[in-house]
Amino acid sequence: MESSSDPSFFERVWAVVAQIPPGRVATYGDIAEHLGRRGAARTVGWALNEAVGSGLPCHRVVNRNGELTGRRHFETPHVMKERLRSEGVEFVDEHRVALDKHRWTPSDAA
DNA sequence: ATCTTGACCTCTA
DNA sequence: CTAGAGGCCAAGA
Repeated sequence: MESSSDPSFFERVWAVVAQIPPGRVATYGDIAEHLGRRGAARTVGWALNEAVGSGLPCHRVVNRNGELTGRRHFETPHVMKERLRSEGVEFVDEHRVALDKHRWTPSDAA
């Protein structure tokens, strides 16, 4: 097993995303910054790309604008919106969530 | 080590 | 709003 394995950046991202509670949204920058990599926001997104199909709530991860940048990677944008709405997330635009109301950060996790 | 790619962020025009 | 450019970082070939 793993006594002191080296969790790649990807696994750290997945771990954080997996901790995002329903009705909350996290941003790439916040996750990257929490991992100690401030400019690694793109790498975070890349990790999510691999996370598709891994059971990770990638739809809860949005950019600084609260916009679902990866809507083209999930499925249909429509499904995305409904899914987030189903969790209690409000939208301020067609593809924009109310970050001010549902902003979640790794530090918010227990 | 080098080059490319990637679901970003920010600025400027 | 769109378009172009720069910066930051990590993984893969």
